[in-house]
Amino acid sequence: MSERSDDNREERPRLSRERVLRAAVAVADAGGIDSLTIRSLSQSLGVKPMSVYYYVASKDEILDGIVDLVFSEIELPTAGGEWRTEIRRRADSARRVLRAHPWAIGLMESRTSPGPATLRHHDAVIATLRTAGFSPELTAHAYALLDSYTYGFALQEVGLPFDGSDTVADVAEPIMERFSTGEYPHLVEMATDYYLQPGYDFGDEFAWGLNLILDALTTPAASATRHPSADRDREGSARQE
Amino acid sequence: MSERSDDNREERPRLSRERVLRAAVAVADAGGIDSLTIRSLSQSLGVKPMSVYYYVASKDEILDGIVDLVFSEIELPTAGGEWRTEIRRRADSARRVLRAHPWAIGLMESRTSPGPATLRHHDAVIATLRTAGFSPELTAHAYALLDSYTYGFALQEVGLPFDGSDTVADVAEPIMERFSTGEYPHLVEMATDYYLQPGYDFGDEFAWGLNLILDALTTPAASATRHPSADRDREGSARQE
DNA sequence: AGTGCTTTCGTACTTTGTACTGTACCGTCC
DNA sequence: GGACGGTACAGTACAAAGTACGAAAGCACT
Repeated sequence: MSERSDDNREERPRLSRERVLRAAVAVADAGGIDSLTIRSLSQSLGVKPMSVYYYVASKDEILDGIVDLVFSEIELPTAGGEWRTEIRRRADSARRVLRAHPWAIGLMESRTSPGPATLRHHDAVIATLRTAGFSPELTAHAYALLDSYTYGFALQEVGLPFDGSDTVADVAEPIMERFSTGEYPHLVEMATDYYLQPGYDFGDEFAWGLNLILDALTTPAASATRHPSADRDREGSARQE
Repeated sequence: MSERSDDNREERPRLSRERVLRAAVAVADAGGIDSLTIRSLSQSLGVKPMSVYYYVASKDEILDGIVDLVFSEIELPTAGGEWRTEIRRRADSARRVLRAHPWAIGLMESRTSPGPATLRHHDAVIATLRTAGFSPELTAHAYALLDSYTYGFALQEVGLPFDGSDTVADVAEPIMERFSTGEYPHLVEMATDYYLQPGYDFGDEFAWGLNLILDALTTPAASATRHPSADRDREGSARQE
């Protein structure tokens, strides 16, 4: 896009809303969401601060925009495919994406107006479940459950002090030492006996829980519009695998 | 500089770290986390801005502190009781607390150093599960699952545009109209046929999903250290029982 | 009275978001 | 062809934010 036409002077638009938002994501990825200021953003774009305001109305709009941009990175499930596979694929993708952009989760809380990618995403998941034969009611239940789990897991993951480079041990060890076995005995026991064992990866828990949820959703008890109140332990009937 | 001040000024400590943090929670509850500034906080305490810095080192420390304060509001499960009841109680409590302090979820992402209340909380939950006979492995699985679900649900709940005062319909209706049935057919269908029906309360989904998880955890398949059936599996994971 | 500790306040510096204004270039219409 | 408006940036400026620095005011000892 260099030798377009015209003369020596180049006045092609350097910016665009798209480019502004992508740059904002890059800045946030690199230095955290706090490092994303209008000035740092504009500098990464090679323009002066106020120039970005030609493409976005406010910083809040940038924040809304990058949340939606992150959502657009999540793989959509394909309606019609084997629903467990599709749902698992999108859940895995969501987790991966949210790990790549940890700041996005914190933003989700404050941004209440969903963007187009977010809506498209919801639509695709609903379509997958409905096409697989879920009733509207069960779809609502399942969607709330799956999304809660996925986002919640991501939330916990980014809340962990380490960032994937090392195992839990490297960071947890010094913390654990401080209250050796006095104050939080069970926590310390679990940590030393399990979390801090070599090879443990918290991320692996994701698949375990997701499988449990998917299996439970295929159970007759789930389809049978369970009621939250009265059923405690009348179970054992719910197995088929 | 100025001549003098009041003579009968009593100089007993008006503040304390505790009071500062509680006031910070109150300010955040009232006007959102953005409204919590050193100046607004100090004003609500009746002192000048810099005075609060005698009790906290920085605003970040305040944020860490109020997150832990919120955690301390969550009911602890009692180890030894019927574990489903205890876990349900603490999950319900967590959801209630996080709804009362919606800003806390957004903070959890950025605050990586857990406070004493947070640790005590973890300890109590682990104790409950272990006492109920869960193996360390299953405890880890179950805890990750339950926490992910609980926080994730809360995250979704506070992300909703309405704040509990009204039904979903009031806020979703105008949004839905904009793309009547064109772009997001399944989403619109679900919304009109289900979410927007009178009497629907998203919060009710919480109990449904929680029951499904609790039931699934009592299933033999869960206890039997399930493996991601059709997934890439890690080698060397501890297996016992 | 002097010394030191605790608690609060005043001042000032820096970084932030952004309102207002300016400017260079383009195309369009009379 | 000249006035006009639109486009895409830049410059200046200000208010609000966090907070470093240190003074001041009271108390508790000597």
